[in-house]
Amino acid sequence: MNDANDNLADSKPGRFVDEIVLEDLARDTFGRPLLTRFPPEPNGYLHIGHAKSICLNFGVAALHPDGRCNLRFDDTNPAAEDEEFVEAIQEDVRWLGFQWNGEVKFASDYFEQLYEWAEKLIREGKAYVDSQSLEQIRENRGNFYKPGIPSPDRDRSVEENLDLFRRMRAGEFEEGQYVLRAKIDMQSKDLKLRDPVMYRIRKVPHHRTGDEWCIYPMYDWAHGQSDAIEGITHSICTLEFQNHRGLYEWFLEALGIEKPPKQIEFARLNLTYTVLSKRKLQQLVEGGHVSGWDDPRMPTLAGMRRRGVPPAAIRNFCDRIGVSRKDGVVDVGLLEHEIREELNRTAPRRMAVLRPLRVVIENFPEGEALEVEVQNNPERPEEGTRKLLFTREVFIERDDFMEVPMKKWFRLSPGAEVRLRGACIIRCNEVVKDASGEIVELRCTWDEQSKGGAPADGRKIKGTLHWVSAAHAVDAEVRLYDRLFHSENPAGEENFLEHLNPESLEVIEGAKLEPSLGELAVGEVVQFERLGYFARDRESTADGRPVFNRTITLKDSWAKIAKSGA
RNA sequence: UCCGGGAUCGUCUAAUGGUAGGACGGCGGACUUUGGAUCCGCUAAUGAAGGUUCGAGCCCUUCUCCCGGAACCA
Repeated sequence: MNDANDNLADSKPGRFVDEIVLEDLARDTFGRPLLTRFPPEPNGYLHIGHAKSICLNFGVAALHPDGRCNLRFDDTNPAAEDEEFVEAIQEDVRWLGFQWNGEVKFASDYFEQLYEWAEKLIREGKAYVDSQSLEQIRENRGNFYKPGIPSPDRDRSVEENLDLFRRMRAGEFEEGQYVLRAKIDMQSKDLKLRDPVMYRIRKVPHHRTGDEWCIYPMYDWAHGQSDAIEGITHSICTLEFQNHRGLYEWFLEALGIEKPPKQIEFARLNLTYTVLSKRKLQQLVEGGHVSGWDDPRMPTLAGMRRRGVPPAAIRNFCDRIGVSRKDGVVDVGLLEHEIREELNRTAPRRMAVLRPLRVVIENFPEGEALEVEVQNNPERPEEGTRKLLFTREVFIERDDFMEVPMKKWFRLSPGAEVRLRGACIIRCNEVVKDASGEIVELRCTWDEQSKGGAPADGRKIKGTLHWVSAAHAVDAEVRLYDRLFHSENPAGEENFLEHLNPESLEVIEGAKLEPSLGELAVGEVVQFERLGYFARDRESTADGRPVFNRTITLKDSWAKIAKSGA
């Protein structure tokens, strides 16, 4: 290090948005405090892609003392939206660790103001009621290479427009009969400026305004104006809205809004082995490919929460990937890394055997128990220790025994010695099989001088296994989750559903847990030593067994050795 | 053929005219009562061609490739 700044500039990726904000604040572009907003449409559950936007919007605001971020529901399409999502979204934002400015906002709160502004534009000759059909409007809009053709209604009088628009609101017309359009420029190279639709008639009750309205504003008409009403300074959205910026600015200008909000676009998140489009996620749910929006395999915040992913891991991930205008695909391994990193710091260690193999310690007295003390988290000694009972019969992982060991195999095999974590050293003397040749039990002896796991003579014991006392074990169901897709880019496949990973869920019925896990609270995450991180699920099986979801495995360097050796 | 964006290690991202750096991954090693963690090392990039400059990833020109745009969705 030849420069202390090297450490400061360090590893945190930049956010170009921060620089824009800094500049605007320096020259007081807006004459009001920094205000961003997170504007979900309440028509689905939030996912990891939304988390990027949330972290950005709230994060930018948090960088400045007067900075705030609103939560505003963009609820302008009653046909798609539902109260169910309004609740869920708020819960997800809070869970992620953010607090919005004041009350929750709704675009529907501004319907009246929007309506008045629309009349104002009509009076100024900047909007008109069009009676063309949807098809005609589309046809007359032209295309990338062909200019549009003005609607026959384009020069309707202000009086007639006002009358028609008021009657639209009053419900005198059928859906599709009329729309209100902004009168801009049918020749514009920016197709969004070819007289965009502002209002359509929809005789559908709205989740908040009920039957009060039968005309609803389009996104472009509602969004920028909602920003203006709230005093938003920086309206941060994803790249696909770049094409809307001209229109966003046109409306604000036409209304004479002073110091209008500034729209800034960034690249939305894409993740390998993951789909993030609302429609595809919905297909997964409705097609029964997952158990619901909060299935632990879903990239939804609800799913990740249930899986055991800590919110801090998601926040750190969002910091890590940075924010730019370049669309790319983030390796899901980076998310997994952040999850492991966070959980390694915070998750208490426990022992659990997924696929039990009975081990009988022949020289250990029947009916007796040896009390051993193990650390709750070697990473954080301050979290103390707990007591475990070691007995004559214990379970170890079937995967930890190999009758004919491979090279570099440090675990148990006939004649070999291993340590049972925190307890003692055992040697395998005999393999007991059933009639079909399957191994049913191991007969072992223990080294009485190795209580706690340390050999009295200091000999090296390379393998350490986790174990559970057979007499004290709690039975559990454990759900092992893996990536939902085996295609790196499922969204890019002809039919993404054909690329579902058939092994994304494996249910283990007969897992054996150390006793303390029987009482773990729902949602708590622990490390099953040597296996991975597991969260207690809200579902329990009929017989009252606890259910655990695997959040993520530990890194498994043995898997690599075994693979290369094979 | 139009308009708007974007191109830096395999991936994400810094460097804002002055030594192309970090993270993830991969590879190798040390250590280890989790084959975990930790630590160390290595690997690997400026889309192309010209130009300006003492000096270009950065500025200019041309080209190439990628993404978005022709909803009464957001």
